Amino acid sequence: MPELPEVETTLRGIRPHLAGRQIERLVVREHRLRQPIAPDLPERLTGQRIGPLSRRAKYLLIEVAGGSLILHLGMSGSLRVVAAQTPPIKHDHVDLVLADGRALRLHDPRRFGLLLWTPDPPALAVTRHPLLRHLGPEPLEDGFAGDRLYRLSRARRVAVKSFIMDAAVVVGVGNIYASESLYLAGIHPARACHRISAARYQRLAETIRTVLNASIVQGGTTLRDFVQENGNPGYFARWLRVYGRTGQPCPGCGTPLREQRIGQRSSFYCPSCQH
DNA sequence: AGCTCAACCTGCTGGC
DNA sequence: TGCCAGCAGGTTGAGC
Repeated sequence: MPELPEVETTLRGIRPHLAGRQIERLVVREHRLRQPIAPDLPERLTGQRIGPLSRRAKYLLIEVAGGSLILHLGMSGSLRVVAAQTPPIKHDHVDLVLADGRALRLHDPRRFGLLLWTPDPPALAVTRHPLLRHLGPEPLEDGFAGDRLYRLSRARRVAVKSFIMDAAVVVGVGNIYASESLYLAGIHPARACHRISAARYQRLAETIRTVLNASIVQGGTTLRDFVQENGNPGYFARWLRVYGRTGQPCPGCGTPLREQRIGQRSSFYCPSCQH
C-alpha cells in the first residue's frame, strides 16, 4: 500500500490526534509482524506521554519518554484513529489506546509492517538505527537533486527504475511513483542507469518531486485498500498516467502503454515517449 | 561492491 | 461454481 505520499498522508492525519496525548495502554492482538512486537512494549508505553511525530522515508517515528516507536506499514498496513471501544475487525493487530478514549489502530493483512522500540529519540535514531541509518536523502527536502542521481549512477549498471527505488539512493520512491516519474521525465524504465545524462537526471529529480507532492495533495493513491486515518481513500489514483494502464493509450501520444518486469516488479511505460 | 532472487504474509483476480 | 497459479503499494539478507 504505502509509498511516501501515503505515509505522509497518514502522518498528517494522525498527528493532531496523538501529539501531546497520554497513552493509556497498548493492546497487541497479533505480535507476528515482519519482526515480532517486543513483549515488554505495552508496559514500556503505559502511562507515557506522546511527543512529536515525524517521518523518515516510509517509517513513522513517534517520540515517547525514554525513546521512540518506529512504525512501518509494509505493503498492506494502514493506521486509523478510532473510538477505543470500536470492535476490531480481522487484521486489526494493534491498538495504541489513548487516555481520551480514542485509539490508534494498526490494520495490516499481510503483516509486512513493523512496530519497534528504540531507546533513542527520533533525531538520534535516524542516524543510528540499523533500519534508518543507511537511508538516502528525502526527495522533498533540500539535499536531493539530479546531480546526486547522476553521480551515484556512474558506478551502477541496474535499470534506472530499480536505481531510483533503491532507498540508499533516494527514499520514498516505490513502484507506483517510479513508473509515474519516469514517464513524466521521458525515460524508459529499463534503461541502464549509467547511460543517462546529468540533464535528464535533473529533470527526473524534478518529476519525482512533482509526482510525490501532487499525490500528497490528493491524500495518496488508493488502489485496493489504502485509507487515510479517517477511513477515506486517497484520490491520486485517477491522476496516474501509466501505472496499471497496460494497453490503454498514452495520455501524451496515444500509443498503447506497455508493461515489463524490471527487478521483479511490474513496470509501466509508453514505448513511444520514453527512451 | 553490486546484482538477483527468495522470503516474509494474506487476499484477490483471471484463466481454465 | 470452484480451483489454483500468479500477482499485489516493501524490505532485508543470502549467495553469487
